[in-house]
Amino acid sequence: MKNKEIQELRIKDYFIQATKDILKSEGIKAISVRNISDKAGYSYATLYNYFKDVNDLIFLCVSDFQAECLTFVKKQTKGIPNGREKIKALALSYINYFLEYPGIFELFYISRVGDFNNKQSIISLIDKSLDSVCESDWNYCVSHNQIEMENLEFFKSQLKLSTVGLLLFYLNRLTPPSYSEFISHANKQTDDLLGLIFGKQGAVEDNGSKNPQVQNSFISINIK
Amino acid sequence: MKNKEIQELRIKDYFIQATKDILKSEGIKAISVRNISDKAGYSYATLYNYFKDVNDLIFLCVSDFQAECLTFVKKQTKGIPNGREKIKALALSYINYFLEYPGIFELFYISRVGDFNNKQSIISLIDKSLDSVCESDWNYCVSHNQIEMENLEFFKSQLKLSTVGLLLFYLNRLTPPSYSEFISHANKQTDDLLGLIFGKQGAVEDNGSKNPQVQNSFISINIK
DNA sequence: TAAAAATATTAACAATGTTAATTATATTTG
DNA sequence: CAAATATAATTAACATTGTTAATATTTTTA
Repeated sequence: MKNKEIQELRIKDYFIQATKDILKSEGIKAISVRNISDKAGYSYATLYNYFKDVNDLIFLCVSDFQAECLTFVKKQTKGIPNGREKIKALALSYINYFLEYPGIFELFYISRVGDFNNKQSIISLIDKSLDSVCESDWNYCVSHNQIEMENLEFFKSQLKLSTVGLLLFYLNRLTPPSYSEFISHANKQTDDLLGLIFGKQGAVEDNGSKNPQVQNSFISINIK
Repeated sequence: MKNKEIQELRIKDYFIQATKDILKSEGIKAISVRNISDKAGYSYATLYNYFKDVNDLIFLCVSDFQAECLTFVKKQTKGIPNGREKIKALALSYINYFLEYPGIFELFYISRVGDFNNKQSIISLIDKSLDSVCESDWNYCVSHNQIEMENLEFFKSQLKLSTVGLLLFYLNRLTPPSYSEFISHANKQTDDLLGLIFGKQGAVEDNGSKNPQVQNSFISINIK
């Protein structure tokens, strides 16, 4: 009975891959049972032999995307020294990831996908998404006495709300109305927040070229 | 030709009222052309004689709700002295409004409703929604030298991102997973943020009863 | 190879937004 | 007031959606 399981997992994966492809390229609006099944090479009803419904399937993509996001961000911020600058770079790079794949932002934060009854682990993954990206650097800052341990949870939460909020307003409401305005706003907002958090100690001047790597990374990405 | 216009406006309003009713009671998921038209007392196709499409109609509700929200918040925070405490109360009451009407939060911040081509004024209204609620108190704080003018835009933006972010995670992802946890988190997060913004000057102790009016207002509202 | 089990597909349903064709109503004109 | 016209409202129809039930096909087992 081992072959059965392997084959079943393989077929499930065809559907998952198809779903991921559509989410990354066209977003949730393009997701449909027939569309997914077409790409997977099966008839539409076959999907129901492997998944409870389409929401089930969609949620299975989250952990893959989170892993991909982590890789993306680590690569883009490689070489930046630990601490405040690194955290800023990580947050901005995190934003970059979702600018490149707005459909994944929808999946993580926007889409109301069925009921969340037995999806608690996925919900939790999403909630900790940015934290897990920044974790080691927050710890670095605490152990180097740059921030106080007792404030850590508040700081993490605030950075999360700010980062996701920025994306929400831009991707969902086109505020600010242009890409360049958004980039500049996200930069300033994140920098100012970290300035507040780190109490100006170790602050860098606001001359717009303080973080060339991340600045560049922003420029190198174009969204439609 | 004046009667024509009056009558047309009246009928349009039947549809708008029906749409508002559904949004407030059942949320966007319950919105449909046939549902709206039923409630308005017309056949489904009649809607298209008065509105380009259903998105057009939905967007027309935004300004009404914003006005209602403002009234709600002002009433709930009446008597709280100007300044930091008032701003906290306003933000928490703003949260209260959307806890009571999750469908309106969806409309304001979540729903991707058609293209935003000629909807710029509504987008802008949404963007300034919380600012307009807090405007006079921010000004009060600046004129009383509690915060610096040059930081004002950053502070406003941060409070907006934090407040909307809190609602997004709770209403959309059930994080934190219970109402009471959310209330306590929203309270602490908002208070801590304002602590950071106001640089601890005029801070109140974190004993959980510092703001009885707003605390009460939270308790008095129950969401399903 | 034939019967049984597992898997995949087509047919069908109800609900959706939207348009075209048709009917009912109101308004203008003789 | 009656006939012609313009306006408004409704029904019919279509394409698309998620999902289930009824079939058809393939694979496994005896």
